[in-house]
Parts: sequence; structure tokens; C-alpha cells
Amino acid sequence: MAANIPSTSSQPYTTTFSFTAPFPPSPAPSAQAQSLAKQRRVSLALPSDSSPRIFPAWSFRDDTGLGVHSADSPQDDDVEKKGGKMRKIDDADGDVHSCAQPLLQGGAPTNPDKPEKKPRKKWTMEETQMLVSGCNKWGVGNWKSILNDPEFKFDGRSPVDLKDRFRTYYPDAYRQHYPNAKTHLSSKVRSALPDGSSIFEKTRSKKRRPFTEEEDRALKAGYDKHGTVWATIVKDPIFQAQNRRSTDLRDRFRNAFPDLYQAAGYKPRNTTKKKRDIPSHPMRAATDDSLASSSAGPVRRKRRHTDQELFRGGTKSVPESANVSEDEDSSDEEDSAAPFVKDAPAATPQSTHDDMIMSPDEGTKEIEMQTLDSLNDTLSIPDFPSSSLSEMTDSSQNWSSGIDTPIHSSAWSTATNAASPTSSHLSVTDYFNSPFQRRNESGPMIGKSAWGPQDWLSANPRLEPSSSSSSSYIGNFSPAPSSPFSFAHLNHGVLDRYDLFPTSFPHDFASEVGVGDTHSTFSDPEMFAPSSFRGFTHHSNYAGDLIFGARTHQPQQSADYGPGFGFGSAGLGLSGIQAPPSGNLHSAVRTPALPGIDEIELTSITLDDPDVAVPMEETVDTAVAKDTTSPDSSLSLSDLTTFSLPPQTLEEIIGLTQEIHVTPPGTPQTHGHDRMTRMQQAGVHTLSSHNRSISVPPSEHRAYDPHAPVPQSQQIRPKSLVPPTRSMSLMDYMPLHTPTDQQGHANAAGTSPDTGGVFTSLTGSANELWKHFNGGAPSIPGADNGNYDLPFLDLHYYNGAQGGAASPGLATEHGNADANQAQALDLAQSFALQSKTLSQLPPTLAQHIPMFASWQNALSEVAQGSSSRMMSPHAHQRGQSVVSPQDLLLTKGDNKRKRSSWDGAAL
DNA sequence: CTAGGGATATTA
DNA sequence: TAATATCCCTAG
Repeated sequence: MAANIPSTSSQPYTTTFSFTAPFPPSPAPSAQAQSLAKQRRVSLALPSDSSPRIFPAWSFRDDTGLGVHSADSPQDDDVEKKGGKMRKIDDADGDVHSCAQPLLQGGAPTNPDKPEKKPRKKWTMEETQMLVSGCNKWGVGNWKSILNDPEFKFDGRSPVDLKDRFRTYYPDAYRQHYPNAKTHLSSKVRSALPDGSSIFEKTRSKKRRPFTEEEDRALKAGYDKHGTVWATIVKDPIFQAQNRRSTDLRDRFRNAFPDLYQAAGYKPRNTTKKKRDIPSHPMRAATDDSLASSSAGPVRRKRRHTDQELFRGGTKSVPESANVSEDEDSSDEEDSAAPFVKDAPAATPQSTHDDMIMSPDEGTKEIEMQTLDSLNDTLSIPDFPSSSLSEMTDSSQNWSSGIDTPIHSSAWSTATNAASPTSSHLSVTDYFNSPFQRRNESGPMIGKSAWGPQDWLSANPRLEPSSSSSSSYIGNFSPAPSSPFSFAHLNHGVLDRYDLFPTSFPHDFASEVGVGDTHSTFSDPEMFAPSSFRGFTHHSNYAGDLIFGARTHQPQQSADYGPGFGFGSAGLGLSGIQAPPSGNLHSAVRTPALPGIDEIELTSITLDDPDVAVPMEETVDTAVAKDTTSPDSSLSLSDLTTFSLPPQTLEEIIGLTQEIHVTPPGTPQTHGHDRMTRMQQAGVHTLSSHNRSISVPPSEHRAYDPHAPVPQSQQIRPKSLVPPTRSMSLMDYMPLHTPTDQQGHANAAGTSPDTGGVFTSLTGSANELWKHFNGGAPSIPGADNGNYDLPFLDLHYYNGAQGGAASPGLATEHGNADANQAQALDLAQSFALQSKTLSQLPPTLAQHIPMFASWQNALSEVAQGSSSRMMSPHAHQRGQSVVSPQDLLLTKGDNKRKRSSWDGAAL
């Protein structure tokens, strides 16, 4: 018994839940982030049992026995299993009583009273398993979330304990996730699956929570009562309980009541789902459901401080939004789609962008989008049926949220219609909670397969350095695990923190922005082969994120920041976007939808162009060839090309950029390694080393093949290559590169009257860019510095509209940026102009509407020529000042700073 | 709250 | 005593 409730008796103070106690008195943890659902962990102890979930367990041990044990009986744990040997302090009392015991010795300096140490309590396999599951659900590093998740029970463990356990038991994984750690390193490998992939992948937790019938009823009722004022409707407790956002309602409404939706003046989504509805989700159901139900509440947010902060903005009302990082905030990527299918008439996807994009075949796209998304999400998970997303609420654009009302003014056209893109979510993965299961399913079963769980528990011989492939990383410590998954988790997990973008964006932004959109934008529906995606999925996510992020930024930012794109104040455009109190609009204003930034962005950005595609493909190919690893992971070129490529490419590029440029300040190694390695594996080196070939990269994510030996990687692995990683966000880059000029803006404004024009121009520019990259266009990269990064970014951000400048601009850097900005502004203006409505609209409205407000501001700023904002982003980063790209490059070598790593990024 | 490093308790 | 597993502390 002992166990569970150790706290009670145990020591006076501690025990209980350790997590809280010990540490910082911190305020309620949950408050912000997590949501409700979980509350604090309940006492593990209590048998109330949190109801042990079923999750699959990964059985650590193999064998038989226990395996799953899901049951709870926490108690057992104590006893243990493990070796039987020790029990350290007796368990029994261990916990509790007498704490006295030995502990004291520690010297508890202070009083013997409280401060005694808590008795050592050995970790049981069950706990360990929970930890693993928790990491997969919440992400490595989200100890508290894991601890609080009723799904997992730990006996009196504190978050730190979880961390320590993770560190000690999965040193290999720890190193991957915590590249900065210099101590407590062990060579043991336990986190690798037979296939070399890591156990800890997943991370993302959110899942999609399909709307229930009740919700649909409430939605309908709300609509009847309040019209399309989703913000009002969402106040219904039922939605609150589900943590639905107003945008979620809109999205759902669109899917569930297409006719009404259309009647309301919104642009109807083609529901025609071309694609299949999607399979049932056998597996998912279980997981999802469970998750959904249970987890719904908690949103996990990771905090990846890193750069992201910059981005933060006020997206949502809540702090959560803050990071780009994850989830919910912004949208729901989290939720995975899941089940939605049932009711929704069509699970139609929602792509809003369709509107934006002018593309004729919206419907298709949508579908596509979904597919993509799912794929993306899936990424790691091969089998997975991709879920569709439609239902989920996707986006969540806060900004738009309230606002959506349909208005079709011509002016808004794009924007308006687009209003909110819904994007979706990416997270298919979520469904799979337990990595193990997943893996098992897909691949080798742990229990059965060659590798028994036991194997991994014990150090894996295979992994050992001796073996070339998989082991390689072990020895070196390179990233390792080959499987595509590995990457994935890297991203998600702690690493995320390191990676700004990837992590964060994917989730949050993507979702909000409408990753789906992105996809749609980029890809053609047909293009994708779902199957192919798998590996990349997550890449795509990133890509999407990136891309879209960029876009997002633009619009939003542009507005706020004005010409410069300064991310400065707001951080990401998101913030800016959201910034406008979402709430305002909705209720008061029913005005048509705000032009979602997304939309605009999309519009501007779309990669669709055939031209672009080509380049992308090329890129992809290379990348693929190089890195590919597992079949799954490997993408078909076409696929990538189709939708993901761009994104991926971008991502990597970005990532590269980031790393290169930014790194120094940030943590040293951090994900950088991973990336590096990947990159290298992928053959990407070029970037790092050169500047040039940015294009290549994409493949990387999956790069890890277990199989693929990556000689280089090993070599590389050492910090040397790319140092740090901490990337700054695009934003950061932007600022750097972008000149503050404003001049261009004005000019730009003139340039594109029409969004369409802009769009076109943008596209064109984008294409060019890609081409360059693909081509390895030397020019682009500009040997100079890391500028190349910019270019990519530029693509997104800038329009090429102005002209020729665009393409060159990319190469060039700053100068172009201005131009681009200008264009961006132009867009804004154009919108504004076009949409006279805006002007007509009450100021308040305008304010509400992110775009407008931002645009206006931007314009004004431009006029004024405030360049300052541009810098701001950097400012955000604390310690790190902006680093010049070159510097970064140079710096690579030293990564190390201790904690500093985060500094820069972090708060 | 978490990362990262240190200290101490256990084991081998 | 070396190696390891937990516990602890502290910076951010």
C-alpha cells in the first residue's frame, strides 16, 4: 500500500503531491495552461482511481507479465518489481511514516522537521510506463501535465521526479531532448524501439474532439438565437465545457449545417467530400475518445520559451496562446480529428482559404487539406488512418472568431470570405497516444517482435555503438533513432522548445492559421498521396506552419507593425491578429467576417503555382533521396512536392536559417543537433556549411533512418556543425533582414491595387524563390550571410507583387524585404481600399478586425516610417540579442552554455 | 514550472 | 568504491 497515498502519512509536508509542494510554491499550475480537465493530479494515491486508462502500455518489461498492468493498483507498484532487490527504504513506510529514517542524514540542513528528504522511492515499471505514455501524450518536458493527467498515476512523484526518471531511465532520449544537459548522462539506451525509433515521440496531445450531438444542438439553438455570433453562442456551458472556441463553433456549424451556414452569408464549404469520409478510426476511437473525453480540458501548452515568445501575442485571450507552440491556443490543432465524421454531414474540411484562394476547386482542396493534415499529423504514424479534420474546430483564430459574420462585401472578397480559415489541425498523431502502441501496430511489436520490451529495458545491445546504424547515435549521441518518428518526437518534445518554429508553429499557428489552408494552398488535393505523406507529415506541419506562419505574420504583423513587419511589439503577427480583442467583434459587430489574416496570407502566399511546384519537387527529391529513411518516412517526391514540400522546404530552410543565424544565443546544441544531423543526413549540409542549398533540406525530418547509416551525421553530430539552434522565429529573421525602410511601403502600396494582383505577384515571387533554391541558386543564399533564410521567409511574407524586385529581393535581403513589405502593406491597403467597407465601418469594427487595424496601423506606421518595431522582436529575446546571421554561423561551435541556452529564447 | 547540476542513498 | 537512482536545489 503504501503507495498511493504516501503523502498522507508520509511526511508531513511533502508527500502529498509532491509536485506542488516541493517546488516552487508556484501558484496553481494549472491555471493557465492546462485546462481544466485535469486539475491537479489527484492524489494518485487515491484509489479513486483515476481510472486507469487503458492505454496500451508499452510494456516495459516485457514479458509477460505485467505488461500492461494497467490496472491500477497502484499499490502494487511499490512493491515492485524491479529487482526486488531493494526497496530502499521500505516501501511501506517509505512513504509515509517515518519518514524520518535515514533521510535526515542528508543533512537536511534545515530543520529536521519538515525538510527531511523524502524517502527514496524506487520507480516502478508501471510508473515508468506511465511516464512514457505521459511523455507521448503531453510531450517530454511537460512533467506537470503528465503528472496531472489522471490518465497517469505516479506514486507521489513530483514533476521533477518525472524528469529525473526520464533522465535516468532513458538517458538516450534525455540526451536527445535535452542536448544541453551535461550531467547525468548515461549511455544506456532504453528509449529506442527496436526499429530505432524513440519511444517518446508524440508529444502532442490535443486531439480533436468531435462535436457531440448535444453540442450540435446547442450550436443550432445558439444560431437560432444569436445568429452567427459564435462568440455568444460559445458561451453556452456546453461549449465551455468542451473548451470550444467560437471559431470552433463556426467551423462546426459550417460542417454540420452547411445550408444554414451558407444562408448566413458565409461561403459554403464544399462539402462534397470528395474524399472518402474516412474510415472509421478504429484505433483512434479508443484513444481518441478517451483522450477526448478525458483530456479535453487540458490543453497542453508547452512552453517553449525559446523564440517563440516573440510570437506570442495575445492571441487568445489567454496566455496560452502565447507560444506558438502549441496547441490549443491557437487552434486546435490538437484535437485531432477523429470521429467527427459521424455527424458531420460531411466531414468536410473546412478550408477557408479556398475562398481566399481563388482557386476554383475549393472543395477539392478542402478535402485535400484534410488529407494532408491528417497525413501530417500522422507523420509518424504510418498506419493511421488519417483523420479528417473537418470537424474539429479548427482554427481558432481568435481574431476572427467573433467576427465571422458573413458579409460578402466584394471588397473583402478574399479576406472576407476567407474569414476564417479553418484549418485544421494537424494532429493526427494525437490519436495515438501511446507511442508504443502505435509503434507496435505499425511496426515491430515490442512485446513480440524481435525486440522484447525487455530488450529495451536493458541496454540494447543492438543499439550499442557497435552496430552501425541505429547504434550510431548512441555512441555519438546523435539523434539517432532512425525512424521518422524520431524526428517527430524531437520536435514535439522538449526539443520543441528549442525549435521555435517547428514546434510551436505547427501546432498553434498552423492550426489557427489554418494549416489546412496551407496545405490546400500548396497542394492540390489530388496531389497528395496520403500514404506517401506519412513520414513527412510532421514536416509538412512545420512547413505549413512556417509558411503559414509567415503569412500569418505578414498580414497580421503588417498591420500592426506596419511596414517593417516588425514583429516587434506583438511578436508574431498572431498576436497582432488576435490582439484585437476577439470578443469585441463578435458580439457587437456582426460584420462580416474579418478577413482572416489567414485568408489574406494564403492568398498572397499560395504556392500553388505550378511553377512553384516544380521547384519544390526538385527540392524534395534531393532531400528525399538523401535522407529518407524508412519507407514511411520517405516521401514520394510528388507528395512532398505537392503539398508539403514547400512547407517542408521552407521549414527546413527556416530551420536552417534559424539555426544558423540565430543559434548562438540560444541553446547551444539543442535541437540544432538534431537538425544538423538530419540535415546532414539528408545531405543538407549545404546549408549549414554553405548557404546555398537551402532547398535540399526537407527530407530531413524523417531522416533518421535507423537503417540509413549516416556516416556524416555522426561526424557532424558533435556540435560542430551547427551550433545552436535556438532559432529565432521567422520573425526574428525578418526583422534582421528587413530593412526598416518604409519607403518601399509607400511605393508598394501603389503597386497592387488588387489583391489578386498581389497574389499573383506573390506567387510568382515565391516561385522564383523556390526555383532559386532548388536550383541551388547560388545567388539566393547570398553567400554573405544567412540571408538566404530571409528569402524564404520573404516569400511568404512578401509579395512579389512589386515586382521583379521580389525575387531578387530574396536573394538580396533587406532591400527586398522592404519592397516586400511594401507589398504586404499594399495588400493591406488594397484590401482596405477595396473594401471601402472598412472605411465605412465604424472604427471600432475596424479595430476589431485585425487586419484592418493592423493594416491601418501599419500603414500609418509606414507613413511615419517607424522602423523600430522591427527590432522589437529581437528585443524579446532576452539574453540573446539579435545575432547577426554570420555570427551565428560562426558561433556554431560553442554551444554550450549551461542554462543559458534557453535564455535567449526564453522568457 | 522546468532544465540542469549537485548531493546523497543504494547497489553492485 | 564505482555506478546508479533519487532527491534536491537553483536559475530562469
